[in-house]
Amino acid sequence: MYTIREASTMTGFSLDTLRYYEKMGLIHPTLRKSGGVRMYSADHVHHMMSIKCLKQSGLSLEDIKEFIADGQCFRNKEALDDEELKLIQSRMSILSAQLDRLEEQRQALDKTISEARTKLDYYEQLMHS
Amino acid sequence: MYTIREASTMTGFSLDTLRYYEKMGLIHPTLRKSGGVRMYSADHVHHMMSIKCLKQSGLSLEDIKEFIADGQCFRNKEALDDEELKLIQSRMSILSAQLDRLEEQRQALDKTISEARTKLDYYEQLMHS
DNA sequence: TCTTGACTTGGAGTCAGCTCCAGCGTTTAC
DNA sequence: GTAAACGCTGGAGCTGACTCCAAGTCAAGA
Repeated sequence: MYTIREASTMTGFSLDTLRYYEKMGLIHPTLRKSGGVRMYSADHVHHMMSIKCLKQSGLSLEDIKEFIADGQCFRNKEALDDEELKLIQSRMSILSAQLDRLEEQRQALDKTISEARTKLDYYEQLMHS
Repeated sequence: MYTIREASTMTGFSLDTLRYYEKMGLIHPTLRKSGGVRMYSADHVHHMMSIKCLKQSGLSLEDIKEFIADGQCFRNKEALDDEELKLIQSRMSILSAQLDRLEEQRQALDKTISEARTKLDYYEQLMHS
């Protein structure tokens, strides 16, 4: 188990940011020591790392919340009832919309990276001429 | 030549955003009609499209400003004086720092995309079982 | 027991990036 | 000649994502 400070140094998020993410519903520290002190498990830290990755790929906190909102559900089921079917369909449409946006973003990013390389090459050549 | 409204519909930026980008130093409409009305050339619109792409790849306006701050310089020069050398070196270090960040971001993005696909596949399977 | 240090909360402040608005100036159509 | 449509400016307001702060709780050490 880790304190918020340890989690902070492990993940690179500030103390305030971790508490903020909790308030926003991205992280749920289950245990509290006396005095209400938060304790995080290794799983929590792992989860934070995922959030870090999602953030770095440019998703908003709202998007991240949607993205990670399905850890538990529907495992080992034989049949699905109407409720579950609707839930899955809604999750799928959210996810595929996100996927579309991410792929567009990837195209833009690739273009930007190759442009940056071109510029750098140009300067490189200029220096050694 | 295009009015700001035409440029807006062509690029998808709002009127206010285009004016804001001008104030921030990202766009420089050279001509003004009487009454101070902005006129944009095809080149301007093209430039806006570049900005759009840079934005979509996740750069901040400040980053974009740095990224595009070299359209003109140092073409067809045989020798470079000290001033120019320093300028080029500073541009190179900015660009390569940006490139590093962009490549990190690309890795994160790839990971996120493949995770999204995995999730979608999982739901897909669930539906057809 | 008292102090020190790490943690808590709620709320205010900050910054980027817009977005909206009031009040004004042109141009165009009737 | 006047009303509608479009544009201008300066400044206020808004959202997202933090960041900072004051006042309080708790545990451990001198």
